[in-house]
Amino acid sequence: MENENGCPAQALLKTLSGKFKPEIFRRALQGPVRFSELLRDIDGANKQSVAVALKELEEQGLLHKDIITPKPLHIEYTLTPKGQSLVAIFQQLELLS
Amino acid sequence: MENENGCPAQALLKTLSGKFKPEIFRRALQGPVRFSELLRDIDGANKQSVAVALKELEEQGLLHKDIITPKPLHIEYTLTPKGQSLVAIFQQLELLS
DNA sequence: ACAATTAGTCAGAAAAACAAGACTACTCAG
DNA sequence: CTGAGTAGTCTTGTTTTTCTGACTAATTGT
Repeated sequence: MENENGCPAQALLKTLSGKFKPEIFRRALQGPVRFSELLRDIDGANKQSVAVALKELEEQGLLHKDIITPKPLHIEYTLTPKGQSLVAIFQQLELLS
Repeated sequence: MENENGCPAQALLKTLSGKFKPEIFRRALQGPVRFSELLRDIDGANKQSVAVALKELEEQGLLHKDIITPKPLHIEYTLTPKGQSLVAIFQQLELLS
């Protein structure tokens, strides 16, 4: 349970590890994402995994949870500044692959 | 078993997923790495995982396996050009974390 | 010749990640 | 007040990943 590894990138890599986090992150680039929408739109997604992925992305400071009060009350997850700073790096990764 | 997801970075993310690949990759930046050395030096490492990680990094074209013949015959894994092209990206990741 | 080192493979067990379905709780439209 | 939608949690089971220990096989040191 101790996490003492000397690789700083590993933490970041870990934040986007897992089956759905990269996909959720990518969708968040294009605007706020919502739980039920992700569940419907991502092929093979299930409640548990999406819920955990969202919670972790939030804990890692990449997404921010907004409770939208007016009209039809719902919850939106939007990219934080930290999340946005990752975008440029991912664009480079995409060029490389 | 079909892999048809619209996230190009996900493939790269996957190549460095797993418990030891990022750490092995990072060590390879500083010079050739060897199986038994990784096993000794990486905390918590086990034969199987290190062997699989090396094999996959090699298959993905990030590391190259060299059989060093003279003196004490052994095997070295060195970064390929493709592997080196990832370095710049990782340096940015490290700044971010 | 014998033991150690290097570089693995293989089978099985243990741990972690993922998935399915039932259930909760609140809101909103009719 | 009823039904549908959103946003989950909880429990259980399956699948994937990781770990352990035994084994192989070639080379090198004494």
